[in-house]
Amino acid sequence: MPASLRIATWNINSLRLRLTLLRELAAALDPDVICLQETKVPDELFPAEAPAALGYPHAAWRGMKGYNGVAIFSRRPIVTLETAPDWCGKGDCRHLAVTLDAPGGPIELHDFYVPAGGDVPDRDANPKYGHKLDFIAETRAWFAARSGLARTVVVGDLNIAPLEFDVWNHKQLLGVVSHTPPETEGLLAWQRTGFVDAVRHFTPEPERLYTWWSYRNRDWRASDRGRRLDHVWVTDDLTGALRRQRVLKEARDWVQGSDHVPVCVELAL
DNA sequence: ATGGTTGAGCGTCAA
Repeated sequence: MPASLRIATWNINSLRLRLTLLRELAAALDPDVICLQETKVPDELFPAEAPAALGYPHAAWRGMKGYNGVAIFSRRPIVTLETAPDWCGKGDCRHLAVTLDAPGGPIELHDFYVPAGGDVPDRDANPKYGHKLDFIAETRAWFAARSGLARTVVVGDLNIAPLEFDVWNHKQLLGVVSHTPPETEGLLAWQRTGFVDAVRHFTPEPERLYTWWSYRNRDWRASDRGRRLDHVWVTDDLTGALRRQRVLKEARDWVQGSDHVPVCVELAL
């Protein structure tokens, strides 16, 4: 009798500011694991008692001052993995990997916050764009070199909407950072190192699916200029265990909410 | 052509 495991991911855009919204996330999705990005809190200021108070006694975090930062809250025991490289040698707190004590055996879980890449899609004019492309090339190569990759889950704000129906206007966004061909091709090449897009597994194109709507719109729902930047991937061996996905669109209306909404995938293990 | 908004933390920078 397989047991369910729900893994949620959310770009919280400041953990300290939106700590109370995690209660709403937990109530809405009842996840076993919550992976966060853009926590924007240095480790020494992390509210260490918060995960357990929410019902997640096992937690890990990697943060810095002002920007970036990732964290994992879990109901099940986790062990932080230190085997991954410091991507692009920047030490910028964009990745946290753990071994998760899951039904049927451990799962390797990776929480990523891929660089946003700035505004100009040209690596010479804009080093942030080059950093983004280099980052996903490194992650791709690292996973490609892992022989026997299995029971592994990659989640996070990957800051790329890879498919035509992951954006509100494909043609218009081909020149906009997050949907340019070098980014989408790079992300899909990373995915092809052994992963299935667990969300599109249930909701294939041409259905449109977004997880982020800019703050810079008067009415995000009316204009609906969204992009699918947040992802859950599982290795091929877990495809048969996939049960459902949820994109918690209502979270975009939470009081003082993030510009990203949580995404959750349920597995039967 | 550019604006529009938000967060960290106090300058603007990053998104």
